[in-house]
Amino acid sequence: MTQYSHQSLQAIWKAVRAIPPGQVSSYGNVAKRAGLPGRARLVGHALKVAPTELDLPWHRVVAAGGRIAFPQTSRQFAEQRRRLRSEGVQLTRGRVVNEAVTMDELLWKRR
DNA sequence: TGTATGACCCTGA
DNA sequence: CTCAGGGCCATAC
Repeated sequence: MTQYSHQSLQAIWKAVRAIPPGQVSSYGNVAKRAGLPGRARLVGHALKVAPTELDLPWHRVVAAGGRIAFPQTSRQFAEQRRRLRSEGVQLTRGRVVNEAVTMDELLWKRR
């Protein structure tokens, strides 16, 4: 573990913490806001290894186009969907409904 | 020291 | 909608 990668994880966790309740952001977007453009995969990794004590709002991070990144059959899929709905985020077929989300420019850029 | 695998993304066909 | 292909790179084996 290098000092550098450690700093990257910190930056990512900070960016995730900055997502307001009721809003979602994508892996790629979080990477950008953490100053790590193009490193969406690292965001997934960062969430996976995040200490539980941080209590991050990981459920607000979704894949491109608003899709939940977990398999629909997984426990985590159900948990993420439950958490998002409890914050008022509408979902259909494992996908966030755009109107329910406060605009997040890059995530919804594709008309 | 290589290869494989991911809580990913994007473009093009 | 699906599929392929290229980018990304920390970890696991």
